Amino acid sequence: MGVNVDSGVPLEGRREKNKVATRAAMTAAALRLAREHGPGGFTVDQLAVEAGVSRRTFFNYFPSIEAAVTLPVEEFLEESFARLDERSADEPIMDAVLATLGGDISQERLALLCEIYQMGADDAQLERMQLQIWRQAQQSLEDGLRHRLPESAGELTVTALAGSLIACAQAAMRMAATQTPDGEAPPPSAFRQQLLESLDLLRTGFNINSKD
Amino acid sequence: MGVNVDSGVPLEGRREKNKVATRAAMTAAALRLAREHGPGGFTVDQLAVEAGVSRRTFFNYFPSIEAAVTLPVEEFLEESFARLDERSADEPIMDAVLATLGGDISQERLALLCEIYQMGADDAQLERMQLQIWRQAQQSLEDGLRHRLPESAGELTVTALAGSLIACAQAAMRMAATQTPDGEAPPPSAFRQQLLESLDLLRTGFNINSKD
DNA sequence: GGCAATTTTGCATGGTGTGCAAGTTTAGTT
DNA sequence: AACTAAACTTGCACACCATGCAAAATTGCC
Repeated sequence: MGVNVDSGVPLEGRREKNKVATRAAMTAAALRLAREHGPGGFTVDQLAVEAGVSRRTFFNYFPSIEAAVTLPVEEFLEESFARLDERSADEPIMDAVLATLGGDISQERLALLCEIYQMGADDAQLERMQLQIWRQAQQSLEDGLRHRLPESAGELTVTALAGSLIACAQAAMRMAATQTPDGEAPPPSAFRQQLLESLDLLRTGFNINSKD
Repeated sequence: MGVNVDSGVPLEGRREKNKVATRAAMTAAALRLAREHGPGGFTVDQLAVEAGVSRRTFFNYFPSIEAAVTLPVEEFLEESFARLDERSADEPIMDAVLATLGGDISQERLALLCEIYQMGADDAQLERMQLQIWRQAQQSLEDGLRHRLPESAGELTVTALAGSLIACAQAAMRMAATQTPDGEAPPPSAFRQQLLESLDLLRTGFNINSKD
């Protein structure tokens, strides 16, 4: 009856695959149009034509153009933090974050994430969308942290730490993105390096004590 | 000819005051409706009627309902970080942030900020709007940090530190908000205390070394 | 091949956000 | 007080967004 777009459960094999493909096609079309006309420089009708579906079908999959454009970001963060749950709770948090967010990522994929990140500068809606996605990631991280921190850690600690970790990840992503004016792809190792650096800063309280 | 809504410069006295009052009336109306029908539970037309202006005039002041609702948040953060610029660059950053964000704030105003923060849970657009406002605050903080950090500090340090500081402030705000289920107003001293705590956590690298 | 569930699509509808031009108010001038 | 120029408000038009609904097309399965 309804369009079971977000079942989350990959139980069904055939139809599920089609939907994933359709969704990917829409995102691809959205990115193509965003590159050509700028984010916010095209309408849903154009996007629907480009993706080869009806306008109505697009809205069955996404509530807005921005949601289509940012799908890769959402997927990346969700995958990353899903991997974090699979890790030992004994492992230091920062190591775990470094391993999951900074883990295997193709140069192609990183370049895409940077490109989308950069587009946020040209379109407020797109920027807000991405902020919300990172916020969801923080939420997921907070849930994970509650199992990893000692009992003595209160809700404030969980929230502040999760927020700071996300801030470091965003900082690393931003660095990677700004080092990518256009076309040029930053090596994943560079992103990983920035992430490591920012986490080290966080670990040491940003060297507040060392007066230079 | 054009409607000079956001001149930023308070040079003019008479007209400027009227505009501020009009804007405040719209925000008040928006908050009233949000309280009664929930955020996202009313239209711009209703808001315009409630504020006693035409629909078109509303859009002269705000680009969306969410922007009207979140005006107090925007003002609070802008005021706070403006005060930060007036402080000595020698002062430790965290002290400065604590003094400006945690500085004089009436219980009434804090309660309002908490209320708006809470509304974000019921409305995605409103949540995104607030995230963007905090993002602007981070931007402003980054600009301030460049003058305060030693030369050796790179862009990554600036971004990661600013993001972490903002994350701590958000954590404190969230704690204050969740301790305010409804109606009950949290004392500003509690918010200040949470802010102090979270900044201490940040300063010490979240006690990563103490295994408890 | 046929059937049931799922998905796509068109249509209608109510809401958003902005350009434009005409009207109204306001501050300052004589 | 009357005048004027600038600033503000308003109505209207218009393109676009987002969703409910029901018919039509597709798909998976026996």
